[in-house]
Amino acid sequence: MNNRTPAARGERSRGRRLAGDSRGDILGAARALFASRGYRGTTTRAVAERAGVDVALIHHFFGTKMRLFAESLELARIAGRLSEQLAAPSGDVAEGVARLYLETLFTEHRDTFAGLLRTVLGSPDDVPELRRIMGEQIVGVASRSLGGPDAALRAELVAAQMIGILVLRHLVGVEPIATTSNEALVRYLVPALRTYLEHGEEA
Amino acid sequence: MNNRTPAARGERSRGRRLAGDSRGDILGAARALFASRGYRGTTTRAVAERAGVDVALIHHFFGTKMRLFAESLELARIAGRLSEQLAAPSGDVAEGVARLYLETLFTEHRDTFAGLLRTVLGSPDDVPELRRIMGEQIVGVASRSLGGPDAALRAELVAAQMIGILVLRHLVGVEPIATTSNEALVRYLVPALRTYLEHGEEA
DNA sequence: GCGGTTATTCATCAACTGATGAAATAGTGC
DNA sequence: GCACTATTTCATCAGTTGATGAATAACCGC
Repeated sequence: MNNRTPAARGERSRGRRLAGDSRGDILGAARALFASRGYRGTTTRAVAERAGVDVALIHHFFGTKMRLFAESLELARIAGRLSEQLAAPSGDVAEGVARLYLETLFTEHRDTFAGLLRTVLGSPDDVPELRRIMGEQIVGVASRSLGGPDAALRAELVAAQMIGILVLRHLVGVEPIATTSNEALVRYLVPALRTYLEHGEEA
Repeated sequence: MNNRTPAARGERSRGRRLAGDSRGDILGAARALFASRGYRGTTTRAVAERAGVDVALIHHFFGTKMRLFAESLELARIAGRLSEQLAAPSGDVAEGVARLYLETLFTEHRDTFAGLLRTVLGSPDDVPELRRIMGEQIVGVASRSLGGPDAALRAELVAAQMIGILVLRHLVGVEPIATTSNEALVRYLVPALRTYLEHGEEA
């Protein structure tokens, strides 16, 4: 009764398994956990368990926890999406920026941003270069579509407004902003963002 | 040559020391480390070393790391200061709120807020009640001085703007906002905050 | 159907972490 | 100057964490 292979007997055993995307499963589990617990709060064992895989497999594919984190961010994909959105000429700049953050960055790529923020804020010493990434990727988004005096500062005020919303709405979960629709938020945001974005055109 | 006391010989030894405020030193070290590394990123050993004290002394005074964290926040002192500031009738509400955050919360109590934010974002499971504290203390500050429709939401948009500034300016350290003066920030902030604060009085 | 490559698990390590109990020392009341 | 108490260090523990090396199993070219 022991002549069949371990896999055929349904046991959990060593060796190659059939047709599973373990590497992808690990990346997905890592993304979710880094997003909800940050870098330090996420253990490789938790990632492995969520992915239904042994811990050692993580190191087999990614080497270190840090490289797993870096790969789970997919910043390249995000950067591409952003420049794409910014290239298209929009009617109202303030509304365009607000929707860019709310409807793209904070939904489709929410895990990436949450993980990045939680990690940068939670363990600054481990990842010194993440500050630079954050400055360029997140803040740079608004900066590029802006002119006039103090352009960088005004862009950062816009980014600060949106990052604060990300924190309160998605990371901390404070009511009522956590359950307010994007439409309602845009309505309130546009006049405020406009004071930053149009400041340079007065004089 | 061994007849004097260990302390008299300048050695590091057990037993009570003269006239030092070890408890206060521990609290100060904890506040600084929690602010710069968050709850999880701060080890009791690091606190002890910074305070020039053995690890066991921390547990002698505070029991657990969590209670040390809670005590290091001094939220009571902050809450008192806030209601005090809010009670005084100010001319321009928007400017008053901006200055309240920039000149009081983000300077005098920066370590407390940084530690709170870093901890809430970095290790959400460890401190479930901190979300509530944050909602009440930080966001509530602006909320109380507000009326009209969507008062809570508008207050949170103000808080979001200021929290985003705290993150970019003090926690991540992005330029140029990190080295911009409070005066310059207030100049840009007032018109934007006004759109939130005065929204309720139109209709 | 054989040999090499890749995927997967198991067993284990060394470092670190929060925490505890006991011992030693100095100040305090009397 | 003696008992008492508060402060301080030392030695140590048990649990967790990231990481490694060897063993095993399935797939691929041929």
